Amino acid sequence: MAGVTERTDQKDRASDPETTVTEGFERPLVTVDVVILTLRAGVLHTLLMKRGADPFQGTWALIGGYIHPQEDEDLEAAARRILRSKAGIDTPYVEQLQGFGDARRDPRGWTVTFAHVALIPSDTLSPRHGANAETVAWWPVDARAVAPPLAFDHARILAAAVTRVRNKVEYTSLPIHLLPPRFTLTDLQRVYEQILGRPIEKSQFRRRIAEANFLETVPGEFRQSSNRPAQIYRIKTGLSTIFFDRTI
Amino acid sequence: MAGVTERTDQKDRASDPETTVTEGFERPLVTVDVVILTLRAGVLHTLLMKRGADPFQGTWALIGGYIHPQEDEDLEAAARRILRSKAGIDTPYVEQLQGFGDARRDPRGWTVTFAHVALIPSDTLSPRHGANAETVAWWPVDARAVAPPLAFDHARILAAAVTRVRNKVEYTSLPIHLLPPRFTLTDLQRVYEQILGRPIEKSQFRRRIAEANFLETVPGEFRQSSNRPAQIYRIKTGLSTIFFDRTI
DNA sequence: CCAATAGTGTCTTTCAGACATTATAAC
DNA sequence: GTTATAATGTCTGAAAGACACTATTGG
Repeated sequence: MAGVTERTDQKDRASDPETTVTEGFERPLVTVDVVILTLRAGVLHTLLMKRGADPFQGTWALIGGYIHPQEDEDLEAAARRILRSKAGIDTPYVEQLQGFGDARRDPRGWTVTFAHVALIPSDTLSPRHGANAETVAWWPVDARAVAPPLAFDHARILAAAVTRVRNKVEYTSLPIHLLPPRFTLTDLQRVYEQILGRPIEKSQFRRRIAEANFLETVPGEFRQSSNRPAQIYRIKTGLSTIFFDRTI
Repeated sequence: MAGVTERTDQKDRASDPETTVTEGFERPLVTVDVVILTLRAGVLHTLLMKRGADPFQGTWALIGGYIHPQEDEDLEAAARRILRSKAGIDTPYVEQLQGFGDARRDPRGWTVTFAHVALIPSDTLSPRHGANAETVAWWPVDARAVAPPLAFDHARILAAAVTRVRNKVEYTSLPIHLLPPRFTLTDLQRVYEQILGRPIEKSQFRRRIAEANFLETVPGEFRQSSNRPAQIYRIKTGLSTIFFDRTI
């Protein structure tokens, strides 16, 4: 609740005196974390940052930070600012994943985080970052696990993010955010197949995409190679992620 | 992120000095809100509480409260404790809805809340509550809107909760949490129809429920009336909400 | 018998899945 | 011509939707 009544507040404190002082935390510490996902060479990767101080110094962790009340419009804006300042990533697709909060995830006490998922196009260059270039790196995400051990409960958050994306790809147009603005239908099918981990029959895939009606051809534009050129498509203006009637 | 590095923390504050002090909030205030939903006489209802102090004194609001770090295991436990202490509701189905946080939802400044949804059986009596009985009441939720104006951004949170439940009912067994432990298939079908707002064909409905395989008969138990008795069902032990392959 | 609701069976249409065929480029 | 991929067409079996029919109680 945004602002409990003063009366209720006092009642809470009166009936639960042990909560007035909690080793360093009268109220939980709030952070915003972002699981950044992209496809690199057909494999899902996530961007991690090596921690420079305790706890978990030297351990890889998700990109995250604090809310800046004067600067951030809302939670999503905070996530976008953190992405920009700590990973040099601008204007990706961002959605809120889930809140995580308990007494054990941070050794220093009760903390809460608003976990987000960001998807960036697969052809995006390695993100620019300021002084700490060698502390940020892409890591492959194979079969819901990531190579290095992660700080805090970040392995759990990452797993939740990958599960969310895998599930959502089954019945939405989410993968368009992993592609550049212009792409072929075969490009799009590859992305679906790579994330779902199974082949999709071509004519069926195209039927679904046509029914969903969220793409349009770029007239006269084709991708050239040593075979029949492929029509270039783009997302219809004004449309975001589309939910299908059925699974893909 | 659960605990940013000390170094990064200092860097944040150094590079953004205006965030060190914010009218009363160095860090955002954290609360937990719960949208309690049930069916009463076939209509979705939500439990609201009248605020006793400013801001929004006298305005209806969702049930909510603060996290008690010494008492609460995690966010869901905090939501359950708040349900118990403020609405007298025990052991309902609770799931996290979404985080809400921005500078405008509370006139006093930047706040964040972890909104939850709780479903309670339709035959549950009016919840017991301590001294403030007349400040808690059930309100019908018709067509995604609730009768009274709500405090803060609670109308938005309530709308998100109802949308979530309506969507999820399409492809899950969520409505079982709105029924007592033992019920007939017709009871269950009525709940689906009431939440979805459309009739479902009986034999199709029963096919889906049978395929989903999450119910079992209570042998020998039937509901008696002046027609053919109806078999009583219960949820198979160990099963929670089931996801269907297709929509209901 | 009738009324009312529980529960099952059948038919038709629709659509997913599999596969075949045609199209268009480079060489 | 061959090779490679794009794009579309066709067939079949399974399942969804509509509807009819049977079952079992009370009165």
